Amino acid sequence: MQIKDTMKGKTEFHELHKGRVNMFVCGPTVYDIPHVGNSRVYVFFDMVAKYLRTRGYSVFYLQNITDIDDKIINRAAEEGSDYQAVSDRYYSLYMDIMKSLGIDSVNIYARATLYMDEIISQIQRLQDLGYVYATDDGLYFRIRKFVDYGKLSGQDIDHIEAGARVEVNEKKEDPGDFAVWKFRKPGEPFWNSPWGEGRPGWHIEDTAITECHFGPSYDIHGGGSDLIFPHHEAEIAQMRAISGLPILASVWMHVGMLNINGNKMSKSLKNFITIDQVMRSHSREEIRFYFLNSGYRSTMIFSDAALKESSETLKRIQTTYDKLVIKAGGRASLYADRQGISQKLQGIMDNDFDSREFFAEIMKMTTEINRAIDSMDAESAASYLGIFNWMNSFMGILKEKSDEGIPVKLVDDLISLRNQMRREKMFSVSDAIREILFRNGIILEDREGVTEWRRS
RNA sequence: GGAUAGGUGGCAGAGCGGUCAUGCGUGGGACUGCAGAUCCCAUCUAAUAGGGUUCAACUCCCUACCUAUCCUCCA
Repeated sequence: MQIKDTMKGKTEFHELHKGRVNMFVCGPTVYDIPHVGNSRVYVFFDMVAKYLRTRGYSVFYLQNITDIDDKIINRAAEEGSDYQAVSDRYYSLYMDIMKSLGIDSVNIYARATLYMDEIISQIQRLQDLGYVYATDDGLYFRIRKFVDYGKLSGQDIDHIEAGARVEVNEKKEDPGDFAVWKFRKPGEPFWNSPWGEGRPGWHIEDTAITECHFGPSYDIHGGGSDLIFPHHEAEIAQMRAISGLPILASVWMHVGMLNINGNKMSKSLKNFITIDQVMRSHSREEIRFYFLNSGYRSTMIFSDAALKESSETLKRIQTTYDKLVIKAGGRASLYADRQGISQKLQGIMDNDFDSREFFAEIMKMTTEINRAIDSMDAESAASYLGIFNWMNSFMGILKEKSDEGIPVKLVDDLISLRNQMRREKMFSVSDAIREILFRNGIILEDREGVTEWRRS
C-alpha cells in the first residue's frame, strides 16, 4: 500500500507491528454542533479504517474528545451552566451524528479529562528533560529546544510571524512556545498538579492519550489540514522530546478543508452549515458519497448544487445495485470475480485511498452491467453483487434493501395481471396497478417487452 | 512577509511525458401506450500567461499572475 504523508509525500506503507495498524485521528472539541466540514474528516477516516480492515490489518482506531478547553468554558459561562454540562451535551450529540453518518469504526473515543494522570506525567517528564518552563499563567514548551519543530509543516521558526493572529504573550521566552498547562483562573474548572491547580493545554491531551494506548509511536495520525501547524508540530515535539525516537507517527494524513463562497467553512467566520442541517435533506449514503467521491486532500467547494449532483451519480450506482440484487436473487458471490475487477479496484484504493479514481472505475463497471443486465445470468449478477458488497463494506454508500414488504409472488402476479391489461389496452387499470405497487415500495420498469421491478 | 497546496472542457473533478478519466448538465437518438430506468451519439482537437527541456508537455523545469489554507482557537 502507498499512502501520501504530509511531509514525505507518497511512500510505501509499513506497519510498525506486523498486521496491526494503530491509527489516531484528532477528534472534536465538544462545545458546539459539528458542521459539514468537520464531518468530512470523520467520514474519510472511517473509510480508511474499514478499508484497511478489509485488507487484513487489525486496525485500532483511536480518537480523542477534547472535553476541557477555553471554548467549552466560555460556552458554559454564556449559558450560565458548567463546563461538564456543555461537554456532555455536545459529546453525546457528536456521538449521535457519528452514528447517523454510519461511522462505527472507532475503537475508543478518549475523553481528555479521563487522562489527567497521563497528561501530568508527560508534563513532568518534559520538565525533567528541560523542555518546559513556568510563567505566572502556565507551563510552556520551549520550541527552540526541539530541533525538528516546524519540519512537518515546512515552517522555519525564524520566519514565523509572531502575533499574526494571536496576541503575543510577552512572558514567554519565544512567541511560538505553547502551553502544556494553564494555571487556574477564578471560576474556572481545575485539576491538581505538582505545579498548582489548573488544566492541560490543547496539544498535550493528544500525546497523553496516544501514549497511553499506543506507546510513544504509532502508524497513522490523521486530521484536518488546518491542524498541521501548530497542533501536530506540537504533538511531535512533545512526544519525541520524551521518547527520543525519530518519529511520533509513521504517516501523517491531512484532509482538505471545505470551502463555502470562497472561504473555509469555519465557526469563527460563522459561514458554517451544521451536519444535522444537511442530513435533513440528504441521506447518510449521499453525504458519504459526496465526501468520498473527491480527493481527500483537496479543498472541496461545498454547495447544494454539488451535493445534489453527486446524489444523482449515486442514484445510478444504487439503481444498478438494486437490479443486481433482483437478478442474483439476493445471492452475492465474493469469489466468482472472474474478470479480476475487485483486484483492480483494490489496486486503486491501495494507491493512497484514491476513492475518486475508484468511483470512476465503479461507474464504468455500472455502465457495463446496465448494458448487459437484461441477458445476464444469475451467477454473473451474484459476482458483480459481491463486488458491490465488498465496496460497500468500507464506503457505506449503498442502502441495502430489505426483502420485507410485498411478497415476491404477489408482485409477480400483479405484474402479469397488469401486462394482460396492457395487452388489452386497458391502461387506466394497468397504471393503477403500477401506482399501487409504487406506493408499496415497488418500482416497475417495462423494457424490451419484459417488466422488471425493484424495491424503492 | 514566510510556509503549504493548487490553477484542467458549460459545471464538478482525476490521472498521466505521447493514446486527452469519471460524473453532472445540455441537445439528439434507441426502447416505451405512457412513465421510469437504461443504452448510444453529440456537446470535446479542455488545460492561467510567458519562456525552457524533449522527437513529443495538460503532465517536467523557470518566471509572472491568481486562489485557498496555515503562521499558535479551528476538522
